[in-house]
Amino acid sequence: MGTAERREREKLRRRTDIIDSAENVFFSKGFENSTMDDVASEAELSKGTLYLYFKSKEELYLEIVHRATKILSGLFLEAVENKTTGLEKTKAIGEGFIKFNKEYPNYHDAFLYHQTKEYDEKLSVDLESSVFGVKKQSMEIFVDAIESGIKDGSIRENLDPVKTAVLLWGETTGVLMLIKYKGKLLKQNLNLSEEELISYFFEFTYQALKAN
Amino acid sequence: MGTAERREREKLRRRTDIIDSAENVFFSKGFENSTMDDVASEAELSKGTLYLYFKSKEELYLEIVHRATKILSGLFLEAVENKTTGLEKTKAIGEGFIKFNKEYPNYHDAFLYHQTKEYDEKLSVDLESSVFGVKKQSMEIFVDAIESGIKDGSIRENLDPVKTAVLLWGETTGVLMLIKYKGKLLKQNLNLSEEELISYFFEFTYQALKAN
DNA sequence: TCAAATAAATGACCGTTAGTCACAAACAAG
DNA sequence: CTTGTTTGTGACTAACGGTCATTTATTTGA
Repeated sequence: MGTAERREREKLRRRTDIIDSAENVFFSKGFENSTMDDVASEAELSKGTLYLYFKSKEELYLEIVHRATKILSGLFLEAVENKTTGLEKTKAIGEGFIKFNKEYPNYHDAFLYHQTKEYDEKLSVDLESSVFGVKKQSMEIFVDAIESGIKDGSIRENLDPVKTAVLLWGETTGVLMLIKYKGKLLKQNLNLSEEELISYFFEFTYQALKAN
Repeated sequence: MGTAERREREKLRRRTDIIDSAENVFFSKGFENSTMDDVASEAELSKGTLYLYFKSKEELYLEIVHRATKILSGLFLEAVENKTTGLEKTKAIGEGFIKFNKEYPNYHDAFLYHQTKEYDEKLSVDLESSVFGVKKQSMEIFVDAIESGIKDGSIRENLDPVKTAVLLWGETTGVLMLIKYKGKLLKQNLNLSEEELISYFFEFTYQALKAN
């Protein structure tokens, strides 16, 4: 009798449906401007039901961050494929970041948002650590790329792979945040476009990484 | 008859008092966890009065961001004093950022918070542009330092002063945010301390800037 | 087939809080 | 002292995240 299994599947399906609905609502109105009633009506459920599946609005958002993080991790994996030198891999990871920004702007926003959140013990520990796990995976891809670059001589040998990966992670996030939140001001006041700044960032960092 | 002038002074004084009270409350409980009633009671005024002086809670916070930005700008000015080469000036500005973080952590938090906010047309245009003006000043100090470094030969000549300043601004903010929000995780999982990452950042950037 | 048991869903309700507004107090001017 | 103006008040409103007693749907087993 597969009743229990079917119910389990349906429960999971409903969970996914709710996350999908939340995504639609949050992405179109923004997290702060969205209400749980909005999400409920999008999901064609009552508000109370949402709380049967998720602890809070924050946690629902964290599910979206989870998806975002998985996408980014996938882009990293894809990026390092078929690259020969470690330096090229590292650069490709940076480009993966940019691709994430361009092709999944909403997920990227969610990702940036989460980047500016302290660990919240009120949220599901499972979910938080799952998100963290995916991030760690991405970081490992990054570290491996740098490590291989040092070994194959394409990256300066006096760099520390872990520190460098963390540093580039922080720098990249910072630059993308600057563009997201202050991009208009940069354009208006300094006549500096997103693309210019990004390519300048790449060039600058490339020079700092490469051997010789 | 100096009545009008006196009233003007008193009004300004009250404004300042309210910002001071808001600062105390926000810094001790955090912006999100503070209520306007908290601020009112700290200022020994009714809530309604707060709204005579400020449009919203956000705007009150922006006043604190304004203070923060002025402090940072002052630190930048102080930093470049008595430095000979442009490269040294640039490094000193970076150290000014760190000093800001260490000696004015609350203001630094306010500053970072504002960094992740889009321009909000609901807030006072005057205040927003005033904050922006101070930021622009800081940026100019930064640009000047790099420019002078290129001229005196301490910084690579093929760098663009404006782009470099913007880039370093974004990178530094990103790294400091990473430390603020994910510092514990870095320590726990990678055994990487704040200080290590910061000094690594400095070294990495120094190498990327310096001539030769 | 049906009644009891269990699970899922509901929406009225609660507490909190940013922001408002009709009224009151304080003060200045004539 | 009266009138007009500025400043201050706090009860009130609207909005929203979250809860819970109750209802509805589904499963079970006799």
